[in-house]
Amino acid sequence: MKRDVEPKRPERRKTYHHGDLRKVLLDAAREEIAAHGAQSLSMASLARRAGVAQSAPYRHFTDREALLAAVATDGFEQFTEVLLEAAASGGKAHAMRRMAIAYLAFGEKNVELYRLMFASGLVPGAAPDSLLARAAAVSFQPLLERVRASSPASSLISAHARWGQLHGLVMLKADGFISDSIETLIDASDF
Amino acid sequence: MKRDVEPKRPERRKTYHHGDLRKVLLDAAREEIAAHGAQSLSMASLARRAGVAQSAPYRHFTDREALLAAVATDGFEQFTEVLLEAAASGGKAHAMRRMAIAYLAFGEKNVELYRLMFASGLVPGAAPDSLLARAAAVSFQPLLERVRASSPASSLISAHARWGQLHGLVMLKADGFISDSIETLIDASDF
DNA sequence: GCTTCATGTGATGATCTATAACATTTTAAT
DNA sequence: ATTAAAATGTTATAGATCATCACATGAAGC
Repeated sequence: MKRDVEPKRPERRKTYHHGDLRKVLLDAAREEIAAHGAQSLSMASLARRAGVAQSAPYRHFTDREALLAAVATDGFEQFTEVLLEAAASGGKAHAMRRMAIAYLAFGEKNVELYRLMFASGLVPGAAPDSLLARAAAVSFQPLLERVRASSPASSLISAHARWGQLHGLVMLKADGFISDSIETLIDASDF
Repeated sequence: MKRDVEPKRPERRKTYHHGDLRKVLLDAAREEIAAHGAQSLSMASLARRAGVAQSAPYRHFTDREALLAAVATDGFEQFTEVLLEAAASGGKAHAMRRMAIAYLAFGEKNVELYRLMFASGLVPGAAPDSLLARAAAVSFQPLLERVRASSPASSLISAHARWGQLHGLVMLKADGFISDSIETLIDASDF
């Protein structure tokens, strides 16, 4: 509800067509989300920020939700990479711990993006074969692999439990309920 | 964004004053939130539903946010009760497990309310001595007590870790990422 | 070149939040 | 009781938002 200063509309374009509006919109959206959360993102302000008419963004995203989905999808891809890299960056013995740390770190660095990805209802509402749904599903694989490696029995449910731990810690921190450091939390959570 | 059928405005009041608008609004809000989530709640529709002018609710809640805070506060109170009762309803040996089950069950039964309480940013944004902030803080006590009873050392951080586990599971279920039963999850999470 | 498709523009309608000025009760003080 | 003040509702209104239409312009392909 707080209306921050709106950056002056960039000087009038010379060309009628913008050139790369879609990308510009996505970038602006990512910034705005990181800064103030997805809730405060409006199509109108994005349009102003890009210096186009309010209706222009709808040429690239059918919906406000579609735009958010695009950002979230991208987020899941980044997230997957981070997890994979953490798992691969050392001996197998501590792979899980490294992944856990990477998970929490990602959450901490990208609070609002993470919230959009996991707590906005976007994924459950998306079509099962949408880019978003797939990217989200893929994100879960690294964790599942790790759990499988150490306890093949009931690995799925164990992975869910692990996931729950990490997710809960990220969200509690994100929402200001706890403020312990990542290391502390990981140690107390027995990873 | 889907506009459900709006219930016909109740027949015109005989009295100028409504009688108990505040309570009616809160009840309607609770219903609407349970059914469609806090995001879709509008002051305007609440007013229509209660058969009063759009501006009337603002006599009882300064803000949309204030109304949500009231609902959330109430939620925390219910939640505290549920946890306390679970802890007290049997031997100390399994108190934690019972509490964990009660926690997840509450989350499952009150998905949207829980989301409002914990993942709406309401609490971290609230004044530290507000009703909401206090109710939220109190909610955490039962869990902390239990953890203290079993491991006095670093009990706070352990409690946070426990809390994270439960919170994560509730949210992952709420957001459709996992669908395991409560019992299964509890077992896999070693409570 | 000319046609067609993609992408921007302006205008518009339906909602919402929130506030202001005014109306009607209720309450509390004398 | 009388009356002034406090509560609580109403109407009207100012901004904003989302989303859609019809129309304009530019780019790409034939």
